[in-house]
Order: sequence, then C-alpha cells, then structure tokens
Amino acid sequence: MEVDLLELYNYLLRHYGNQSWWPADTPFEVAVGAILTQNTSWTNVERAIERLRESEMLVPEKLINIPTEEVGQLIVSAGFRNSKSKAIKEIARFFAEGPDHMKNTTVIRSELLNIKGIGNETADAILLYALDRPVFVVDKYTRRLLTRLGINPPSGYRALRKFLEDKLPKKTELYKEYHALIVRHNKSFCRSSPSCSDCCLEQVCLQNI
DNA sequence: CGCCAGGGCCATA
DNA sequence: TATGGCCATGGC
Repeated sequence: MEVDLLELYNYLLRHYGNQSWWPADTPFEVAVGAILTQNTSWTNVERAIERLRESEMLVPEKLINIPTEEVGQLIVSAGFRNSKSKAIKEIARFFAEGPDHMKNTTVIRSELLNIKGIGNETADAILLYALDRPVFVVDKYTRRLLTRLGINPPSGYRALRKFLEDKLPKKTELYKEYHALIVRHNKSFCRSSPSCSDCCLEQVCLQNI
C-alpha cells in the first residue's frame, strides 16, 4: 500500500485551495526572492524586496554595478546579508545576460549551482517559478511529509526529486502548486508529533490512498 | 529566553 | 555520503 502522490496533491489542493505561487512581478524578482527566502520567513523577505524596489535596484543591470555591501544594506531584514548579497549580484548577472531559452534544464541548473549561495533547492525554485521548467522543488518539509505518510523517501536531494518526478506528470503548473501546498501545509502542521496522526492528513494516512 | 523561518557552505570523518 | 557549526534577522 502506498500513498498516491497525485491523490495527495488533490487532497492538499481541496484542503488549502490554490496558493498561486510565486508572488512576484517578474522572473528576476522571483529569483531574488528565492535567494532571500533561504531559511528566512517570507515577511522578512518582503521587506527586503520592498527596499530593493523603492531604491529602484530591483533591476539586473543596476545590481551588477553597485557594491556588494550596498546590496547587503538593502536586504538586512532577510538576514545572511554577506552571502545573499553576493548571490543576488551573480543572479543579476545571469539575468542581465538574458536567459537562453534554448538551453535545456540540466545545463541551466548547473550554471545556477555554480553560483556560490545557490544550492539545490534555490536552483530548482528558480528553474520552476522563474523559468517555468517542470522541476519538482524538494525541501525538508517534502521529505518529512512523505516520511510521516509512511513513504520511505530516498536519501539525497537529487534522488528524492527524481523519485517524485517519476511518479507525477511532468507539468510545470502541477509542480508549482504542489511545492506551494506542501509549504502551506507545514504552516498548520504539528511540529511535535513524529507521525501525522495529529494533523489534518490523518484521513490520508488511515485511508492510505 | 528559546525556537524557527519557503537553505547553503565548509570542515570533518 | 553524512553530520555539525555557522551564517543574521524578526515574529512569536
């Protein structure tokens, strides 16, 4: 008996409704937000993005030419300013050069991963939400949710991403909403219980859909 | 006061 | 491969 990941998606969608991620005006803003939100609450990220916008620095060509320390001052609210400011300047260069739509996803991913401060999850978030590539964004909540549902997820980020993508239709919109729903579910999730018997997914566990 | 948030890097074994 | 310390800010 194994949980059907598509059924799980439909359950989350019915329960929480459409999350409509990513909240941003442009693909570049998505990428900046993906860096800023690393281990950081979204409210703190919003302040940083708003400061970048007010200072008219939310533009790749401008960010390239201002000192890293100055970028850091604009994003203090999001924390980790030393590493995030460098990563933001590099992703600005990436966007300033113009996204090459002919490159396949694997090539772009390796380019993103070459940027210091961008790891697996951030690279995939940029691929999915900024560049519209069908990539399942894995985070620690994804792994924990699967574990609590009785699935034994493969260890390692890439292995789990492949595990999920092999079991789901390779649809960009599905992946966008799925990751958003998992994050949404986590906000009202029991943090103490090691099983899912205390959260709203109890029915899912019991029915073993 | 401590915990955690839409992670990632680096040293170490 | 897989841990642990560290990075920084703000809400609760």
